[in-house]
Amino acid sequence: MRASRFFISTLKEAPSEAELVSHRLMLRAGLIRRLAGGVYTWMPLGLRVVRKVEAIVREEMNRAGAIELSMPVVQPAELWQESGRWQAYGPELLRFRDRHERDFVIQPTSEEVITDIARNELRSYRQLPVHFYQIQTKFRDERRPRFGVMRGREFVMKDGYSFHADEADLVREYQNMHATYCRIFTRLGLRFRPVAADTGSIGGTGSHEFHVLADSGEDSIAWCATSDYAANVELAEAVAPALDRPAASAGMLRVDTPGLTRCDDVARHLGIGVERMVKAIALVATTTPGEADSTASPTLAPAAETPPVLWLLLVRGDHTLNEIKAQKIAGLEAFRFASDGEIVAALGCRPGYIGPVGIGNAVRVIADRAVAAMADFVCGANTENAHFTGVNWGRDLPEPFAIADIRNVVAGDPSPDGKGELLIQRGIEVGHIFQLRRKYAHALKATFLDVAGKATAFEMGCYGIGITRIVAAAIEQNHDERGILWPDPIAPFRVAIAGLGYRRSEGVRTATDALYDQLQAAGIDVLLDDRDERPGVILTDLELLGIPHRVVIGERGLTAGHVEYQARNATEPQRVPVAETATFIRSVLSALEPAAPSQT
RNA sequence: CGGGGUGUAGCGCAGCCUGGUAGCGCAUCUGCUUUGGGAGCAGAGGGUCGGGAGUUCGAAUCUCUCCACCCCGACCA
Repeated sequence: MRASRFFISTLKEAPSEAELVSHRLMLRAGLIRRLAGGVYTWMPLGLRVVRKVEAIVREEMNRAGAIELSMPVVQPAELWQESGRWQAYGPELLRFRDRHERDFVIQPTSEEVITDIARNELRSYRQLPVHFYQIQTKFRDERRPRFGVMRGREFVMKDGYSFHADEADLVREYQNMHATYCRIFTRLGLRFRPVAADTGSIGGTGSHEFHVLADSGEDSIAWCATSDYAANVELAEAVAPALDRPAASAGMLRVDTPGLTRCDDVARHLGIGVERMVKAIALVATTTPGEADSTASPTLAPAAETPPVLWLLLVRGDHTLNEIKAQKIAGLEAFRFASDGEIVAALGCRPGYIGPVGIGNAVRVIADRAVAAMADFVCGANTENAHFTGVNWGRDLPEPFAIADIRNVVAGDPSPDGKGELLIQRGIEVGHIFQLRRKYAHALKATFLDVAGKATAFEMGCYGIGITRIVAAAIEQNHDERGILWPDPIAPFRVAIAGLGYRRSEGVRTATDALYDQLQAAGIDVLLDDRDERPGVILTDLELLGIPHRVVIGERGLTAGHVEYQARNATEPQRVPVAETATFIRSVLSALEPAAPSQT
């Protein structure tokens, strides 16, 4: 491609709306342009990257035995009503009406449509297993789109759905996909980690996420260096302390803590470690039993027990509440943080000094496992500017209503598999695989005839890869102060030739054109920068664009018989004799080719 | 959706507090010079100051309102 016939539009300064480095670089390099919140145009250069990511994903999915199809972006509401997601999905699902007043959605995923295909097309166990996938535009009306295409509302996803006669075969395909995803992200040139994950709103059982490792990632992952344990922090279990609760050794004492509302401050004031503190988080349940299930009969007698007005969740001063885990406590499936007014009403004290001592039955106390094993701890006294020290379970307050794992793991916690300690790392979720089981098959009555001729619901798996997010994640992981450093496999062009003075010097033009033709003939994806720009502009642009390999051809070098080659990630250029340039480039590139994946 | 912030030329910003001619840098166009690291000089074009309403002789500036966007929290590829 000649730059003069392509479209390169770089910016010296990034628009002020962009915060994240990948977002800024994508705007500066002219990969994307914003049209509306979370909605972006893929400019020619950016689209080339998207297409390369797609091609690798497609190749590996096909190799793994999946079959590509394409489902509509616009889908009728009826299917979504049938699955229950029309009600369950919430405002993230973009809905609209056509001219006939019929309801439609823009697909955020396609379980309904694929299950509809399956129930119409797959009649016999002899047709199973089958795995369909598509690479398609999705729309999710995110509460807060941000970071450019990293969390856009419109994005491109590879979504695959597999159908099986039984669970064992589903698990086989799940493992096949786990291996396939590892191959894909390896081929993309990304540093990544697969982790066990929460199944979230999609439901089902087994689930893994694939994270690109980057400090700017929105997720935290916990992993163990001495075993293969890795999980999203949302899910990672904080194991119960090894030691039993020690005996009380101090009496409970009220101490003045004027103005000290944070655990750190109180601990410092008392001269103790923050791990001796207990902090209380006040929650209010927003659904009462029965209310969550709209089909429940309104004539049922009210629950025997009146629900608590307030829940007090206790975690150690150096720990944080895990809200996903809290949601798993019976009665707290839907909660919100209590307002200051509700806290004062229930405890007679503003937040900052609240604690579990001396509270009524209307407040339900849930202790984290670590808190339940503490003795002589410090907590709020439910009186402003005061805390209790030397607090002990059973003596100073009743045992908690329940003990549960409700905190986030921290670095240094024991690994749940008992084989070492946990480390914490940030990641960007770029892939997710689920064992859906029969959720959609049941909802949509999708069955096949098994060996015995009996109608049986499909076992399903689903598998997603965020194509457009990968582009941003790759930049997040590979950039420097000058711009992007694309991994070779997804660079918009692999090689750039900078003909310095291309428009003025016939010698440069001849040498540059010759090399360009040779590389093109060798099937190399090459960009010839023949723009009528000064050398500085061309060189800085090419660095911003992140083309992995660059050949600079100038009159000065030609006179001496050489050109310069420099890898984008190298600090120094190297001289190459003019006549050997094409051969040299070919050998550099072939040395970087990964070994062809085995045809298994 | 709650909290905070920003909207002035394609991009980055000043002007607003204290009302009175809409400015700067980059980019763009023309000419000349320059040409291995974002050139110099000379000239030119480009604005409903986010929209609307109000106060005022007069509003980018003050008031109200709506909108858009960004950042922080609950969701997800």
